Amino acid sequence: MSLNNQTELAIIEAARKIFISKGYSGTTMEKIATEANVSKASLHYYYRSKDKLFEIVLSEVREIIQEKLILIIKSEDNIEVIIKKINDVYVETLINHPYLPNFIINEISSNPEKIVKILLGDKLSTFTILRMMVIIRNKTFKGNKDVVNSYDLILNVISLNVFPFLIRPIIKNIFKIEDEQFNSYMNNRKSGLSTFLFKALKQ
Amino acid sequence: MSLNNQTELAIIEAARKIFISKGYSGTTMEKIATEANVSKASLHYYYRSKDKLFEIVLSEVREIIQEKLILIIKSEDNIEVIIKKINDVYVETLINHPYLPNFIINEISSNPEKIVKILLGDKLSTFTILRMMVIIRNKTFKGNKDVVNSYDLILNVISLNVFPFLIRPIIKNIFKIEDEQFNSYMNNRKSGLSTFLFKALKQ
DNA sequence: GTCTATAGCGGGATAGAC
DNA sequence: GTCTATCCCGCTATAGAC
Repeated sequence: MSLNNQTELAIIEAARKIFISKGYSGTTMEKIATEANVSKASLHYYYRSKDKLFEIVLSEVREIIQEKLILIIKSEDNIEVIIKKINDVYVETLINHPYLPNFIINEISSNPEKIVKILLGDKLSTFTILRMMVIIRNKTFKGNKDVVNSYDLILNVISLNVFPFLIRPIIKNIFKIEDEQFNSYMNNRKSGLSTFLFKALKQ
Repeated sequence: MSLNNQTELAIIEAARKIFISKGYSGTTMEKIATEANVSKASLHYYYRSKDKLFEIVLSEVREIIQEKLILIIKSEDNIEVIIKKINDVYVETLINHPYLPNFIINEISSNPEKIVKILLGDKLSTFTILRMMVIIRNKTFKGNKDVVNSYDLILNVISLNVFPFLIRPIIKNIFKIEDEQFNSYMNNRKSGLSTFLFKALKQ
């Protein structure tokens, strides 16, 4: 068995697509096989079990998010620019991967220990890095040290960016809009969100 | 068949408990039957199908949330007091019903049309009421009309309150804390959150 | 009304031919 | 390597005794 052959790749691509849109229990080996144009037996041949396949997909997801955030954090920008960039990256990533947040939240609640371990990784986690960075940045941002602590700040930024995508069907229903308009709304919201956050940070 | 007899109630209570903690697909009729101390056949006798049972539980959930929010909105308080009360109600409700947010988000993503219809109801929805109220309140709140519009304000308040509960396993892992400490953290966060929101609202 | 037994099906996994 | 056929379990739902 050679690594990265056509069949292997087709299976992973199909698995990614279906796991992320349907969740673990909504996904069947049959559906993945059909999507990849192979038989169910091939799935087991290459990846042994549904669980194993799922773990690979979930790890990929972690990498997508981790890479983008680390890029921002490594920059030498001040806290305001960093927040603005985080808003941009979240909205962009979530518009391109609309099912990601629901996928992660669903899996977190159905199997917390396993999912948290895969998402946060064994080494230095995305969240730990983010946290450390904001502590450092905070020191150079005048007067806000006692107003919002850095843990809360990160939690607030992520909450404000991710939650609307989680309840997208509700938002679409209330405003009677479609996906395209929802995406525009989220894009337009970015600048207001940055302003909102900056003001909250000021003494 | 008389309404509200013992068996009927036991089944609904068991169904509520298991559906909310395990989600639709994580729940089996067997588990509900065991929890209620009756046979599977009785479940079907009273409620015909798993789907029917689920719809009843979901409608109950909507009522819990709706009641609390309407109470707040009906009051004559100004926008700052209303926001403070909403923060209080959300944190209190979510501490008492820890699985509620995950349950709703899970079901939204697995069957959006159906869930949104049940959650928002056929008549005047919770969200519509909230929205209208904030529009009115905004008019009496000096100078913030162009800063944050009322839709965004509501979305922000709900995001900031609900999202941390959704990622509780991650937060617990990062801070190495247990449920009790998580609840304290969310309780302590309330006042900071109100301050955060007020400042963002000021011109 | 409540139970036991079972029908019927969908899904993960494997055996074995090619 | 890839397929078809099949095993076997778990689940919803129903039949029928009491």
